[in-house]
Amino acid sequence: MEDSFQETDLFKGLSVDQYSEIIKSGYHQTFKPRDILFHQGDPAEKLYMVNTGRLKLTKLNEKGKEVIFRYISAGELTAAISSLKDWDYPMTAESVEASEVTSWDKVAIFKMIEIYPTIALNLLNIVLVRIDDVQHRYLELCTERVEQRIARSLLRLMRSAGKKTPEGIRIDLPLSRQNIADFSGTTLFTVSRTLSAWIKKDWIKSGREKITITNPHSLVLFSENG
Amino acid sequence: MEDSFQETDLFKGLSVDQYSEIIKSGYHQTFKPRDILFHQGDPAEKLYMVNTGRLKLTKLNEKGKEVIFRYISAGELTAAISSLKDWDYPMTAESVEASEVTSWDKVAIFKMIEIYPTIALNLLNIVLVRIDDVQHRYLELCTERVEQRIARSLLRLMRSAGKKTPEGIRIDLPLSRQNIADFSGTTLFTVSRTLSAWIKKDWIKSGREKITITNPHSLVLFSENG
DNA sequence: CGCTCTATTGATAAACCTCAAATACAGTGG
DNA sequence: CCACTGTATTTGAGGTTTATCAATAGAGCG
Repeated sequence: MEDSFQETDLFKGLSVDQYSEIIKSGYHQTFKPRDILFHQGDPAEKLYMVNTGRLKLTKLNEKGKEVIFRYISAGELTAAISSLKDWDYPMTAESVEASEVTSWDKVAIFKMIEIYPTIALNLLNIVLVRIDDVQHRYLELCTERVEQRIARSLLRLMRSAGKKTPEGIRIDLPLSRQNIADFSGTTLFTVSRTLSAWIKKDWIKSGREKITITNPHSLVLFSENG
Repeated sequence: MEDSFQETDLFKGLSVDQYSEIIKSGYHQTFKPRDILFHQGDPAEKLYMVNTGRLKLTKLNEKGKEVIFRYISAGELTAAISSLKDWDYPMTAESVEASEVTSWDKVAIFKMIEIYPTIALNLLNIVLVRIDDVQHRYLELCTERVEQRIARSLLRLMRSAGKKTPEGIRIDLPLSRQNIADFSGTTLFTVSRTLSAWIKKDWIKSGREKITITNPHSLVLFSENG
């Protein structure tokens, strides 16, 4: 489990021993693809950290339309916000592949912070980075056209879940056209058309729920200039 | 200055004396309408709190299109994020009316927190509420049509800057069609057309840069159901 | 092989933006 | 008080973008 240590921000500044101790104190669970960790609207109980695998964080509007906020992987947190404040979960967290997760309840977190105050600062940092990210996305959604946003989405996913392959960088999670649409604020039809065009241009390759970016450079250029 | 005490979250839990002490230790400035407190991209130096007046917080994209994130008024903070982290300001803050502002630099804030640790928690709370707000807005932008978003914008502004008048609730800041557009993710023309329709329906009244909501109930219904 | 879920593609329509032109308004200085 | 100037606003026409709907094809699984 120590191999995810480097990727973890929450416990930055702690020794490996202290880290192991904390991890051991958490509650461990495994999830299969499509398992739900928690539902938007449920009373928040715990803060989760991903050890292996990936989670999809989504929000539904009143009419049931889904928006994907983030995909998170090893070392990343979710429900940090709500678990500390006794709020309801503002989102749904769903496992998209076999995942191992460690969680702590509010009491445990406050105890941790008391012993290692640096954790509170790390937590603040994490939240600050996240707010900056959402604000960026909000700006993009306001000012950019669909195709540009799709490009940005693919690049974002590439950075957070990209695996090098001989053909290019593969996005290493099951990703349907619908998922990309929900992540970009558009429809699956528009995504399908757009990706078809990019396949013709040899920017990407794609099979069912799989995307490989074969020409990241072109995609970056396009994402920045339309 | 004590009259803004009730509205302030950052210093919640402190006595009036402690609060006065802290306010006194800050750096005080006044701004005229259209004055810029700080620019997006400048290195962040201070955390600002509004005493009187209002600020407009905006972000520009690369092509110069402006998006308004929030209008803030007495007791509210800005640059909390960046000032603590030595980041650049991620937004521009502009005074929209005569405003009095208190600010503290990073050193002062950390000193404050050391003396009154509750401030750190309050700060975390403020950031958490804000992230929740941005995420809500993001969801709305993804899933709702323009007119609905305009309705939500007016209601949001009504809640944060509404003044009761015999005619209805007036939004108490200079607010052009362009401003509403930048706040709703649309264009001034669409805003103008939409407001014209609502004026005909007697939901609102409007003069140059002034809006009064005469029928909040209809507007709320519309904002929720389209 | 049949079933289910995903993806493609075309036709159509709706939503919204862009541009142009005219009008209304507030403030300023004579 | 009035004309002048610079914005803000309105409205229409026309075009672009994107969503919607329908039909078909493809992929994976038991």
